[in-house]
Amino acid sequence: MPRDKAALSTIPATIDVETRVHDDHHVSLRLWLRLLSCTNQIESRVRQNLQSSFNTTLPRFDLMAQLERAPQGLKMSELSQRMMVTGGNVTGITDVLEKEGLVVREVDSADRRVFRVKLTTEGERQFRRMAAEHEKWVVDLFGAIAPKHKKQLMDLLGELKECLAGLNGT
Amino acid sequence: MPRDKAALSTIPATIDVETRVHDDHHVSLRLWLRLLSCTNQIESRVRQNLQSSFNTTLPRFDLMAQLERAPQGLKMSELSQRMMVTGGNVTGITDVLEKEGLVVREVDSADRRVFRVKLTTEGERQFRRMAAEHEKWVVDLFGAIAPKHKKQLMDLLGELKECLAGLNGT
DNA sequence: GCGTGATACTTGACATCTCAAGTATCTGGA
DNA sequence: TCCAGATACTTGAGATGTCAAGTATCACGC
Repeated sequence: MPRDKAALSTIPATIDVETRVHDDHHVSLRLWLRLLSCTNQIESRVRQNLQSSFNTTLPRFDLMAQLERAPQGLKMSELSQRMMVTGGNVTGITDVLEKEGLVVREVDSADRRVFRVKLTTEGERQFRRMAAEHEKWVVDLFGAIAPKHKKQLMDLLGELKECLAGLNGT
Repeated sequence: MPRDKAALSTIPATIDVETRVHDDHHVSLRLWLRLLSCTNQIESRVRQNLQSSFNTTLPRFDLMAQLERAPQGLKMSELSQRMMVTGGNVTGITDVLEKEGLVVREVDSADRRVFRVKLTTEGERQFRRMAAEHEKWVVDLFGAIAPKHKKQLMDLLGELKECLAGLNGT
């Protein structure tokens, strides 16, 4: 993969989404845009690394990661929930991975509507190789943050997550 | 827009991406996945609201938001930077908005390679209507977070953003 | 048994998005 | 002047993503 050429169409991250905000805007809006900005930057880097190092994509990696944690396999609907994408999307990604021999759909004898998706041996092998690199990238990206600050971030984001979940039933 | 039917294909957010992590995984990895989880949830809600309330999409709203802050107009490349997407993408979204009469491409007399994209009067009118609602949604989503915690989050995310920017030149 | 509704998954239309190649224009020297 | 490299934008292929409708199966009450 030609990294030099790719860099030409890559997004320069000098000025970003957050510049849209004026100081007089609401704190929540500023916070949201900053959150989005951070996530986008990290996600973009991880995606580029997956592409250049393993010629794969984030959603494919994500699906395999979910399966790696579930040796008994996962239903399509469970994958959909965990990946936070719609079912139709999971169908497409699973199709590709199945065609590449990295996952299999096994029919559930108890309920013939259900597929249990599992990693193949080859899929497992490939995922482990990728996961090790992936963790390194992420550790590097957060490397300059003090451990104490990481914990604070974890806690605050945990609180946010709780709030968001709480708004679900309403 | 039939909200009831739409809900059927909507993502149930009970178990999410973060469940992939075991306790023995690296703190940075857990932090990253939690960050991603929060952002995805908020983004998903905002997108759904934009769709059901204004029949528009997040990227369209984002492009207009950038323009609203720049009355003199923005070059395609500037839009690309600020929206953190590639140039080809901006071309497509601008095409649609131009066709709908919400933005215009004006040729730059000083450099004929450049387009200055501006909001039309109608575009400005529509955006203001959407922006007011949008801010309400975001304020509601963060409503249950204490102001003090919001400030802490802002600061910590600011630190993270600095770190990420610092890794750019390397 | 037999419908009726719920559930699991797939499909197709459409909108983003990236990447890399293509076109047009500008800029700075030989 | 003229051309080689940079810059601005567009294009086209391919991957993701949503939504809503379609198909198959299950579950439950009659």
